[in-house]
Amino acid sequence: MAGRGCGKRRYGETGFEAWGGYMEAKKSKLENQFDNMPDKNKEGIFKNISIFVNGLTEPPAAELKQLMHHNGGTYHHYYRSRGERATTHIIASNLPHAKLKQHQRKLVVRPEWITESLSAGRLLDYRQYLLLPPENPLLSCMGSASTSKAGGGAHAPSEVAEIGAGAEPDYDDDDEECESFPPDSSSDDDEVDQEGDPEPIADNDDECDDSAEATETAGPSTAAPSAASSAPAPPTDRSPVKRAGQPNFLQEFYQKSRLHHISEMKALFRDYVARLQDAPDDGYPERARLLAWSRQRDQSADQTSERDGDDEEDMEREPAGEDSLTTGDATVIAHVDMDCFFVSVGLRSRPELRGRPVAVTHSRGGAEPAVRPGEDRAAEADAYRARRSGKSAGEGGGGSGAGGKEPSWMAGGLHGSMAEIASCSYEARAAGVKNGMFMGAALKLCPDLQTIPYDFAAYREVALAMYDTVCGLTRRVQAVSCDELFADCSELLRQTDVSPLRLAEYIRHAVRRETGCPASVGLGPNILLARLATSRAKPDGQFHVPAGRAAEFMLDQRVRDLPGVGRTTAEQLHRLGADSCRQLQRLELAQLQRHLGPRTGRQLHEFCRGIDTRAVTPHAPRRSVSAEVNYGIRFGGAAEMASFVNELCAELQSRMTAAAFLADSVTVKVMVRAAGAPTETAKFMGHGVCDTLSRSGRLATPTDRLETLRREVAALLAALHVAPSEVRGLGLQAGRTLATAARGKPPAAASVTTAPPPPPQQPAQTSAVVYSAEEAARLVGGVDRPVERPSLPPVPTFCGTADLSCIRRLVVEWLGSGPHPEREDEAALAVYLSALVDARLLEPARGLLVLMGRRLTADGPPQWLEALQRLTDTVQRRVGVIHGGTLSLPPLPRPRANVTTATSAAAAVTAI
DNA sequence: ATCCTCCCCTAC
DNA sequence: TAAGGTAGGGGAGGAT
Ligand SMILES: Nc1ccn([C@H]2C[C@H](O)[C@@H](COP(=O)(O)OP(=O)(O)OP(=O)(O)O)O2)c(=O)n1
Ligand SMILES: [Mg+2]
Ligand SMILES: [Mg+2]
Repeated sequence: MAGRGCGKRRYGETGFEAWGGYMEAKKSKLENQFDNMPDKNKEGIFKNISIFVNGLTEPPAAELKQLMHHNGGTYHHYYRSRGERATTHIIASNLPHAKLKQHQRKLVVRPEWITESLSAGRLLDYRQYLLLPPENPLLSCMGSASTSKAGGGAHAPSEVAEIGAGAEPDYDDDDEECESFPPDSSSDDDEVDQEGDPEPIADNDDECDDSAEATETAGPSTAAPSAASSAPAPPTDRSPVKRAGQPNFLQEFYQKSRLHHISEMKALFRDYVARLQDAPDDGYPERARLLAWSRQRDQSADQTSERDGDDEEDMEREPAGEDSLTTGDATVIAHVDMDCFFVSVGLRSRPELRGRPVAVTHSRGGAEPAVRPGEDRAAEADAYRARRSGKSAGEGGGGSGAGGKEPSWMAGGLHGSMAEIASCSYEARAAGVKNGMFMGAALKLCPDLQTIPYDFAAYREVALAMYDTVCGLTRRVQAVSCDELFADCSELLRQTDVSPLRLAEYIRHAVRRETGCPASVGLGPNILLARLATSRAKPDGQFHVPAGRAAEFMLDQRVRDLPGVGRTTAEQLHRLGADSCRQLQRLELAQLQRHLGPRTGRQLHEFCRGIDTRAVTPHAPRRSVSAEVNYGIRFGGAAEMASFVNELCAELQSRMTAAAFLADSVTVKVMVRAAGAPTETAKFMGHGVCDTLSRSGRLATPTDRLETLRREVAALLAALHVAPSEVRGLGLQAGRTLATAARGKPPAAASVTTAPPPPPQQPAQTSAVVYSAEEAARLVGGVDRPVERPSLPPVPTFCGTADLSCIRRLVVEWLGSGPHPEREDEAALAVYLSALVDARLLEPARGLLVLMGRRLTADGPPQWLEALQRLTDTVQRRVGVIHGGTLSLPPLPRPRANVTTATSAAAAVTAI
């Protein structure tokens, strides 16, 4: 029952003004209020100008609206492509490429046009404020073939048929993502784990001590760019702080960036393991030690009593006593992961800190950092939260709210040091500290927290020792990170007659012996279970989940702990009522796929049952090489930015050469300060809350030539049209399309795997029926796609626009507009859908129904599902009458009564 | 159906 | 102060 859509005929072009409930209320509230308002300025400078605001702008949409109305202009909440009252200009600060294509480029203007016109007291030439270049000649000057497909593409650059402003000004969303703060603490938002009783043996013979504390600004560099044409770099360095563009910025940054180091090491160990595959046989030297050690354990066990320290702390042991049985021909995967890796390495030379809460971080304790002018931590936190909540808006049918938890690093607001903690000891974790957390937040939780500096060289040596140790037992190893790997031990166990658990203990023993650092080991019949077992094993332990116990083991796992399920996915699943795997198992495959996509849905369906068919993969060919910096980026002008990009190109090129990598595509990524975000970031020289934009182009020939890269990158960057002063991050990525070795269904392409997909427990359910409906749907679409339409009926419009992406947005917002749909809205939508059917636009109609189905949850208010059911029925009836047959749709969640079943397989087409 | 681009998410 | 990188899976939506 929102506002009556009574008398307004003002947008009468459409004939669908019945759209009265939610949308109408919005219109009248937001727009019409000004009709009766002090806008006597019918003769203001914006006379005959009407704007639509797309995305976040500065000043914000609400303010622009005021400015327009008080100066004779009109503000449209939706883009109107035609009619007497068509929108004359689109106002935007950033437009994602995907949406750009749909706009008439000549109409997209920066908000400064409005503000500066007002300042000038007259209407300035909007062409001086175009967001996009008048033409797109930039692309054609690229020496590559990129333009052909990428840029303007197949369609005329002049006027693309449609226009679609993708959004409505209210909840931002429309503009691109950002995400700004740290990726999230590693452990994430779960809670504290157990505390550690860790620290076992103390026998450590530090090899690579780290007295080195005062790491000074190392000399030249580590992987210095290959000289070549070093950019002239006109150092405009005015600012005393170091930032991008300063002489040694890039090298210094990378030298101190932990994330850079762990990424680099990951690549290093991938390569290491890959090379090992072809190395001559070394006889697995570690195996002899394993056998000797195991024998010794047997003896000492005999003397004591039990066979092995099995049930001590391990639930890994199956009560059914099939312990050693598992050795048969079963697959056993081991997952090895160092305990609080960076901390453990640091503690080797700081025994006095053992048993205390310790963190590795750049922060040196000390006084609270002074507040910098322009910095506003609270505002930045708000901007971040606003951004994030905008993203999930419209989901869940207005019902199940419950915004997710905030990342742990925000704990207690943004106070104190913004230095991140790379790793913290288990004593610190007991207080709630997590990896990735800001020091300021951590100190609030744990005032006694001790800090130690990084020692990247030592991490590398320890990691290498760990890899060597495991690879001395088997080469069937997959590198996960510098402190973590998977090893397929099936063959090893078969050949050595050692129990899985004994092997795990030995691995831990050997790693400790070689490194002085504790590792934990998880064992399972597949990668998934091995990984989950490790979290049960930590710290400093081992845990085995045999195939026979997998089902029960999974039940109480949290979905958030499944690999691939992060904060966002966990929130989506929460909305579907699944926090545990037990609950997740109750969701139907089709429902998961509807909400999360076909592949993600399928994987979750399998993972929550303990099913994982991935094989340990020692070597997979690299598909991309990239270099990016999102810290310390503050450009004084275009020249500075260009110069830095050249530097980054050289860095990228150097990495490509080192990896013998030839690229056939290049992507430029830019982080731009989000409208509304403080200019000065909470974290010193950080990127703050940003929008991220990217643009990619193809290269004519696979190459690693610096000049080619530079030219392409410069063109792509120009095409992004970012103001240099607003840029907060820059990244370059080189990509290569691998020889298509039967892609499509099986996710993996050609890579060296270790074993055939281990069929875990549970009969591998065959899923033939899943896609049938969808496939059929496409058939319908094809049948109906008559490109040749003699005299087609007018393209239906809805809410004043014919632009489908705009309409999709409106519909999504509508779904989140309240506990139940307004009848007027539903009726208007029904009219529109019917018009689509009449116009033979079945795909768009079906698309809208699918979209709605995807956003609604079964547990939400049933009214929405019922409305969707009615809309679906309406469309189906009409399709049947007019075209014959039925649209094929994925099954809806049924609130109660089961009516939808008919849609399954058979009902598909029946087309005429 | 399949490809492509531009993201989004995840993990360390 | 602070050093917020990097690679890969995958989805949405459009083009073909
Ligand atoms: N947000 C993060 C997460 C991890 N790391 C680095 C430091 C860690 O020591 C190392 C390994 O990451 P893990 O996830 O394995 O975490 P830890 O080894 O520190 O602890 P755990 O015992 O949980 O494995 O990667 C980091 O710099 N920043
Ligand atoms: Mg670890
Ligand atoms: Mg790890």
